[in-house]
Amino acid sequence: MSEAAQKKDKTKIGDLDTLVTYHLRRAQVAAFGHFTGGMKEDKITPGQFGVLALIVSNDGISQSAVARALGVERSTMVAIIDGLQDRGLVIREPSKIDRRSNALRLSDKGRQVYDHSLHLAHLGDAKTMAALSEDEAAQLLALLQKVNHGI
Amino acid sequence: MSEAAQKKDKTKIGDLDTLVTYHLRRAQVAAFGHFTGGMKEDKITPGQFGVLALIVSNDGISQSAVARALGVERSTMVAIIDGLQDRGLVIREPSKIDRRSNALRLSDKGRQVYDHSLHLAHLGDAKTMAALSEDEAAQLLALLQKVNHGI
DNA sequence: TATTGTTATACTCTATAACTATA
DNA sequence: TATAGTTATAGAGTATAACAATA
Repeated sequence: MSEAAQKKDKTKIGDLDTLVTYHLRRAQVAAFGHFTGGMKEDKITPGQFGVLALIVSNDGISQSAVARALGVERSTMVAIIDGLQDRGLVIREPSKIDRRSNALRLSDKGRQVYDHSLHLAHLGDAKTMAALSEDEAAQLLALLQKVNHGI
Repeated sequence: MSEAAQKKDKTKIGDLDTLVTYHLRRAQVAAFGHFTGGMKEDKITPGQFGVLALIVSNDGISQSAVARALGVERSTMVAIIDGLQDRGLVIREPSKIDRRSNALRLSDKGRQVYDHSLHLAHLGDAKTMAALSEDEAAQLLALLQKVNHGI
């Protein structure tokens, strides 16, 4: 999608306006744009942020568990962790209880980057919901949580 | 993402639960899954459905206008329209007012497929919002419309 | 037998750049 | 000069299939 979005077109979106799926997609693309656009020196992608957040809340988590929680294949996780490790944000330690798996944790730098990114992420959320009042923003979050907690 | 989503993990999502961006992404992936999974013989993707919907509501629209409305590059539209044309759903006619552009319209079959797909899309929406009451579903749609109308 | 991490490979979606024919 | 459609090409992001090590 990117920046080339629509301008003051007289184009009618018609039935799309009645579909939650369409609006979810639109809003999600905008939200990722705000997230990415708000990143300063650290340049964390939404996908990388998800990984960092899971490690923060589940110290020593395995790559497979992160993959399951994010709904991606564990083979896909390898390159993502590689990138975060190469940047010195994530550390792969051999698990003490299962010699097949890596115990993931954040370096001090990784923790700093995460905390900063979380702040920027909330700023991005605010941009995404700029058209909403505070109450409406809280309602939207609550409704989406309800939608997702069943998944 | 696909089907490999999370199970009854004890993994905590932590800060992610406070981010609308995360929940939008999660819900959108689920919604696309419901859309795609609900497709029977016609096998329309969410992206193709968007194109069909725009042509329905803007007869004779150009490829570039569709691309702008969906926020993709016009080079990207070529293959999408090619696919729909090869399946006999969309017709490229030379525009009568601008010899550079194609006027797009749906064949009768394209219209049938669209109408059916719209029905299936609404069923997919219902699955996505299965955890919500009717009132809540209406609220969610209204809030997302408000978010997107500013974009 | 099942799972973890890994590699090799391929597929989908999308963008950029350049071209032509128009406007 | 700018725009519409097209092509060639490349880059993300992701999946599948197979393998060795371990459970």
